[in-house]
Formats: sequence, C-alpha cells, structure tokens
Amino acid sequence: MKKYTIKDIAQLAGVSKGTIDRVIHNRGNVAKDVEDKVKQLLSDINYQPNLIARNLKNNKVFKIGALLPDPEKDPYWDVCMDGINTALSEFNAFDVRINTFLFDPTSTADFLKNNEAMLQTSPDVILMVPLFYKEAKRVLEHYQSLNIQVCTFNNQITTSSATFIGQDLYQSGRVAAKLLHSINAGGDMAIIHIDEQYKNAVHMQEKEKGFKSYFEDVGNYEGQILKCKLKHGEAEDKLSVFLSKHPHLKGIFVTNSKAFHVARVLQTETKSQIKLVGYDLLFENINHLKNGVIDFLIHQNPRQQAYLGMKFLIEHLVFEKQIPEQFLLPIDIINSENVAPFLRS
Amino acid sequence: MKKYTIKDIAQLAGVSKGTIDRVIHNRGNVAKDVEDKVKQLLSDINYQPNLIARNLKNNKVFKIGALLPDPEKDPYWDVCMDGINTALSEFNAFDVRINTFLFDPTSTADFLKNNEAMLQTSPDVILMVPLFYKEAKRVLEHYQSLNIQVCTFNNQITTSSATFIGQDLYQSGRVAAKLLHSINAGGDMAIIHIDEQYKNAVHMQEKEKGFKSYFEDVGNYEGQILKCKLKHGEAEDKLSVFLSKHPHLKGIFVTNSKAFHVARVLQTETKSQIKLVGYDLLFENINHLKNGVIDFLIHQNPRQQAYLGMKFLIEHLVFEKQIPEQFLLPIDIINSENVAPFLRS
DNA sequence: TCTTAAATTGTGCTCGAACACAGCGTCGCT
DNA sequence: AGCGACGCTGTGTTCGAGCACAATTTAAGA
Repeated sequence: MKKYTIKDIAQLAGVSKGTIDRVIHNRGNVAKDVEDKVKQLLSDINYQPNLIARNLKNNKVFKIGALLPDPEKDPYWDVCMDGINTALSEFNAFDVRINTFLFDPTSTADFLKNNEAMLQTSPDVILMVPLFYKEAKRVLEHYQSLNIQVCTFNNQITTSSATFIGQDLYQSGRVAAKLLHSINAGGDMAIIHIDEQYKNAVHMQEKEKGFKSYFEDVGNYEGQILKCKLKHGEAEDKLSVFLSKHPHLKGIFVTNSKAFHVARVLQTETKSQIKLVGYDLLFENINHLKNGVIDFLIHQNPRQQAYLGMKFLIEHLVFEKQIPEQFLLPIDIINSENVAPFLRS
Repeated sequence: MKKYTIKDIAQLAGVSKGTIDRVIHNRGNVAKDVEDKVKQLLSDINYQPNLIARNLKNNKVFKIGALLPDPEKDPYWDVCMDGINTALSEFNAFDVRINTFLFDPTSTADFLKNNEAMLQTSPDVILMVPLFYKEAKRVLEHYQSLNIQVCTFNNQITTSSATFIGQDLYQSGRVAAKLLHSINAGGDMAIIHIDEQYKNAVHMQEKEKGFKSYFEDVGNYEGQILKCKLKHGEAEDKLSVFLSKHPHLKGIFVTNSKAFHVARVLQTETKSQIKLVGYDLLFENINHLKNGVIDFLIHQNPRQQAYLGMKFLIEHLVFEKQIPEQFLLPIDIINSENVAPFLRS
C-alpha cells in the first residue's frame, strides 16, 4: 500500500540512493552481494518507480509520426483526426508532439513518398494505416529493424509484428448475415462488392466468408447466396440489371462503405422489399438509414481505432506500458434510432 | 509551441518566479501594475503549468469514495468493478485510492448506512449509483454543500447538479421499437415490465414512452401496442396467461434485464413466432440470445459507465479537468454474432 | 530625519528519479 | 613506498511548481 521511494530503499538496504539507482538500471559498478540484496529488497516490496518524477526529470519531448489516408480523398477518414486529438488532449500534461502525413488512398507511390517524409522527422513511435499490403509490409519491416514501435489500424498486415487495432472482419460478415436473416422471412441474399481494388480484396473476402459461414451454420437455408462485383462509375447501372435478373432477392450485403450506391437504386424501385446492410457512417449512408432504404450499418469506428492507437503509443512512451499485439473493437450495429451518439463519440 | 516555465515568464516580466506564482494563484501581495503586466503576459503566451511538476510537488494522495449496489445481490453490477479497476490502472502513476461501499439494491436503509460509512473516509470525490430517488437526492444535496464533486451513473437524478453518466432511456425505447419493427412484418407488440419497483419506475416509463413514440411516428401502425406488468415470483405463470389471451402478439419488449423470464416461457411454446428484445448482457440472457429465443439485447454498458465516471473524477483531481454535466453513452445493439467482444471490453 | 510597520519582491528548499562526478579503498606495478 | 588504475559507493544537481521565509522597498508617523 505504502509507496516506497528510492530513498526509502536506500535506507532499508543501508546504502545510498545512487547504488539503488545503479541496480535498478543495471548500470553495473555494484558489488555482487549488494546487488543481490537490493534486487531481493526491490521485489519484496514490489517497488514501483514514481513515473511522475521520472517524466519530470527526463523532460523529454515525445515525437509521434502519423501516416494516414487523406480525408479529402475519402471522407471515411474524416474522423480519425478527432480521435487522435482526443488522445492528445488527454495527455496534454506530457509533451507529446505529432507529425501527420496524409497520403492519397489510391496511390501506393504517394504512400511511400509520405512515409519517407515522415521518417525525416525521426519519430519515436508511429501510427499508420497500412492500406497497401505489399508496400506496408516492407515499410513495417523497416521500422522493426529500426526498433520503432508501430501501431496500425484499419488493415491487418498479418505477417507483421506491429500492433493491429480494428475489427474481426469475418465476424462482422456474420453479424451482417444475422441481421439480414433476422429482418427477412427468407429468400435470396446477395453479397455486393463495390469498387473492389486489390488493396481491399482481403477485407472484402473476409467479410464474405463470415457472411457465408453464417448461412451454412443455419443449415439448409432456403434461399441462394449470390455474389456481385461492381466497378466504380458503372455500379448503379449494372446493379439494376442484376436486380432484374434476380426477382427473388430479399437481402443485400454491401461489403464496404459504398452501400449508398445500392440505396440509390433501391430507392427508385417502388415499394422495394429488399433489405440492405452496409458499413460505415458516411453522410449519405446515414441519410438512407433514416429514410429506411438502408436497414442497418455496421460501424467500424475509425475514430476509436485512431484514438486507441494514439493512446497505446503515448502510454508506451510515457509510462512504458506494453502494447497488446492486437486489439479488436466490438462490432457496432447501427440503425436509424441509435445512430446519433455514434456520430460524435 | 514552445513550453514556457514559470522561470521563463519571470525573466520575460523582469520579476522573480515567486511573484509569478503569486499572480497565478491570486495570492495577493503583488503591486497592481505588476499583476496586470504578468497576467497579460500569461495570456499572451497562453501559459500552461507543467502538471507533472505540480503533481510531484503536491505529492497528494487522492481519495475516491464509491457507493455501488452489491453485485452479490444483482449480477448486473458485476462488471462495474472491472471498469473502475481499468481506470485505476490507467492512472496508477498517480496515488489514487478508492474506498468502495456496496449496498443492498433492495434496501434504502442499507444505501444510507453505507453512505454514512463512506463519508467517514472523507473522500475527495465520489462515484455513486443513486438508485433510490428520494434518498439519493438528499445525499447529493449534502455533498454539494460540502463541495464534493460527485459522478453518478445508471440513474439520473434530474434535480441534482451532479454529473450523470448513462444512456438516453427514451431513445433506447425507440431503438427497441425499431428493432422489433424491423424483424416483424407487423402485428401486436407488448411492453413488459417485470419486477417493477418504485426505484425503477422512471427508468421503465421513459423506455415505454420512447417505444410508443416510435410506433406513433410510423403512422397508423397496423397492430396494437399492449402493456403488461409482472411481479417477481409469479412472472412466468402470469405471462403464459397473457400470451394465450393475445394470439396475434408478434413482438415483446422487456424494459429491464429480466428478459430471460419471458424467454423461458417462449422456449416452451413450439415454434413461437414471437420476437423478443430486452436489456443487458446477463449470463442467462446471452444464452437465450445464442439459442435464438431472444433476438436483440440493448447493452447499457455498466462497465463503461463506471469506467468513465472514475476517469472523469481522476482527471478532475489530477489535472483539474472539468467534468461535463452529463455524458450519454451510445446505445449498443447486440445480437448473437457481435456479443462476444462486449463481454470483455 | 529617523524609526517602524506594511507592502512588495526575491531566495531557497521540497517533491522523486536520473545521472554526473567526486571520494575512497584496494590492488598491482615499478 | 609511491603511483596510478580500477571497483565500488556517496553526494549533489537537475527537472518545474509551490510555498515558507528572508530581504528589500515604500509609506507613515514622531
């Protein structure tokens, strides 16, 4: 219960605080028997250094590098900065500085360029969205060799040792399936991938797998599970064709934040009975959620992901806390009635 | 960007650090013109004192009093201690001590007794669940007169100035309504209050109001909205009678954590088509969620409520942060597929 | 003008950890 | 014996804020 200081321990051990300090930091120049005795004492009383005092003395400016997709190019990333700033303000007692670099989420070259720029600022730790698998892998290996702690979020680079913060995508596919199953008596279901690029391929595949696995677990589900890929620009036209081909379709699962494209098409059909589940609280998605065309959205909570990443990194720097290898956020189910508080928290 | 210290400011103002300190803390004994000049300077450079150094010097032990319902009497409260301990461990760099007092959630006398005991420990700030309106109101007024900062959660005492952390109950009723509306083609709905006691009356009424308001907004909803109150002990028998009286019933909304009672009854009916929505991740509720008798649960997140309360209080003590008057948590929708991570986070 | 009280301002120590440096004893070598 | 080298230990300063107390200036009264 009582908090021991180095001075207390010095007195107990009958030596000076300098010697205790040498033992604690393994700085040598301590007689073997004294070292053993002090080490024993330290563990006996479970000595915890006063981190306040340590930080005051060290008086260090911690530098964090952030490498994120540019929200101007994709509004999905808009809220990340909020999360980062929340974490920063929680720790504004400490001198933590951040250098943010925004890359074009469609350009691997821009990713690498900004990564170089970030390296120039010689950050102590790094927060990044490893959007491009191959490039991110190499970059992460580089940081590991430099012994720089990294937190990644949104995308999991499984081969990397960097900490990952995000959702269980397979399970989120199952959540979507369960939702569509709940709100439909039965019928055909469609998994729709929109604007699929190789960078997101793994994402969408995991969700698809989870979705399918749910209906397999249900056991001889009466309807069919269809699949449809749509490319940018032609998405809405192709979708209309797809819908007319499948009149028994009862539910649609869009595997990314582009559900609003589907919603636009469904909206034109009079009295569509097709239920729609998608991802992410984009402005247009929320509008369709409120007017009833989208039934549920799954919230991936990029704000919280960025917030947690920052928090982990800062606590690591300031308190030398260990960062978990992986942190999976809960899968938030959103409908028209509970959406409001998620937009600000 | 640069961090100014008292010494820096003293130099800039051409006085000693003692004078700066007197100005900052309004301790008087400073010539008017010097005071004005220093104050101007402080605001010009937006001086932020180094809270690390302040805490080191003050070296204070902060005492928090906690007054919570006993989890042994109602398992709903089980996870509160987890939340409290999480907050405590996040701030273990500071010397924050907590004295927890558990009261019987069925006894106002026990609430008052434990409150007295807590007062004896002379806490700096207090975290409490003001379960009993009348008694809690008086207690809170007392603390206000003692100038002790209080965080309450779970129950809102609207007349009090104490901070409240919890959910928007009216809105959570709307969420339940929307969910039942989504998973049913139509039909009668029942709001079921189980074990209603005066202490929870407001709770349940708010949820009921929200639930009804949703169906009013839908506009000439085809089914009826029924209501049913069940008392402890006879709940399941009375419910069977109620169900046989209302054969067109399609959905049930249980306004507290006792949905498992309804689930037990529904389970016996072969192929029941009645959908069920309730509250809280109790063990038995989760089992029924997984076997499909309960369709959705609304998570009130008592762990998070307790965690946030502690966090607010500690940040207030340590960093002198202001605590918001009210903090409403998002309303989490839980089904069988996303329940897992909520049990530990 | 001198004395004394009051008003103002400056100095120095403290908190706990980190680390530089000084001190001291022992040993070996010439 | 004299000398440095080395191993070990103790001392003192630093970080920034807070506060007690010393020091100085100013005002007031005789």
